[in-house]
Amino acid sequence: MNVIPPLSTRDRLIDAGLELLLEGGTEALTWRKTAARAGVSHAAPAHYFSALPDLLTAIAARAFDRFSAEMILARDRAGPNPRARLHGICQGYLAFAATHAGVFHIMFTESTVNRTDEDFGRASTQSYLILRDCCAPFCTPDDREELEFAVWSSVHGYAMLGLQSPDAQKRRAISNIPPFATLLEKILAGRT
Amino acid sequence: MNVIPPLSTRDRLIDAGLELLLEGGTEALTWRKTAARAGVSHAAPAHYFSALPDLLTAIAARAFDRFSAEMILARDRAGPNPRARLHGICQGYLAFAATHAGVFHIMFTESTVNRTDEDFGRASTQSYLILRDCCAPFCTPDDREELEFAVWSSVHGYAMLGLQSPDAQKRRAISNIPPFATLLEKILAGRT
DNA sequence: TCTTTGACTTGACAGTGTCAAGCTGTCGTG
DNA sequence: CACGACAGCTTGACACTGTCAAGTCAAAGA
Repeated sequence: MNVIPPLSTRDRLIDAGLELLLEGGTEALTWRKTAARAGVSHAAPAHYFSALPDLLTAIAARAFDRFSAEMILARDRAGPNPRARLHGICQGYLAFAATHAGVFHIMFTESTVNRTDEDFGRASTQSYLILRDCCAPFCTPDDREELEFAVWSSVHGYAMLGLQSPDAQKRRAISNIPPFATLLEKILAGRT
Repeated sequence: MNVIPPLSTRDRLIDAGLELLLEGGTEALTWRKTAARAGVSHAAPAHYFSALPDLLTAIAARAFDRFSAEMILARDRAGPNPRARLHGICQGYLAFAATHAGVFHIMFTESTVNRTDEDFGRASTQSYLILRDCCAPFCTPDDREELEFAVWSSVHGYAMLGLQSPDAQKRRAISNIPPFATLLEKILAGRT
């Protein structure tokens, strides 16, 4: 019989933090609330994380795992055509940014997150590799990095500008994708 | 004889906040420290700003003014050639992001900033117009928005990825610009 | 002269991250 | 079995944060 091992306190803390972030955005995520949600005292997290940046880093790493999963889902839904798959990845990227703004913020722009952390690096690299795989059909070894970075910069900038846009209309529009799709086609121009 | 009018307390508060941001990044900027730096009591700012987001918004607006000034400087240094001027603008953009990460963060990604504020809108639109002017020589009325958004997204995404990059090497590299320049040329491909 | 008003201070409050000390059950060793 | 070590967690305190209520005080208006 398969028994689900009970989650460690550390895991529960990370999950609790991610939940708070999903529910109430950046402001809802605090050291003490995370502890309370995980059912431990306000100082318990200190046993697993040296300080707040450490906790944030672990949460961001777990968020990248979910991010990867959502991009893969969007890619696979797009079918077998390489162009459609790349568009799908980007759509997944933009949809995630639009839906989970607080999480996206922690992942990419929160300055206290330690981006040299091993787990964080593994998780974020994993996300990058998903993008890379979808760019591969359009690259030669020579211009691989260039295309990857062009796509990555564009979709990321697009998501950011969408998030900071004052009118919600525009914000919703970024997950409708048509305008970004034309930008992507520009980058892919001349490639098969 | 020209007398410089004494700065109002409100102006001193905004300047103080911007200074704190420039010196110590996002974490150094607090309501109370801003008040102290401006030489008033910790509750004085409440007379001019309803709450912290209000103050942050005003600081972000002033930051956009400086941002515009730096882009104009970079543009004018680039000489009269339209292509060189667009490259110059982008270089100014990336240099500002790399040098003043904390300020850049408040301007673009701090979620509590009120982006519907009138002053903020005026200041950020002004920055956008500088970019637009430099894109104009490469546009027809039909594809104006498309090119502007392509350039804007790319340079912004590029700056963001540079800021979040783990190794400082790469971070410095974003103001050296060669790799972004090739991306820009990709976007401009076929335009004169 | 009295009142009002704007600019600011003082003092308090709950909530924050962090640190120090103490408690408790488990485990390895004598 | 007894004892010490120790991980895991709690309690309590600290300085600091943003915010609010009340008070001070000088200038302006009636």
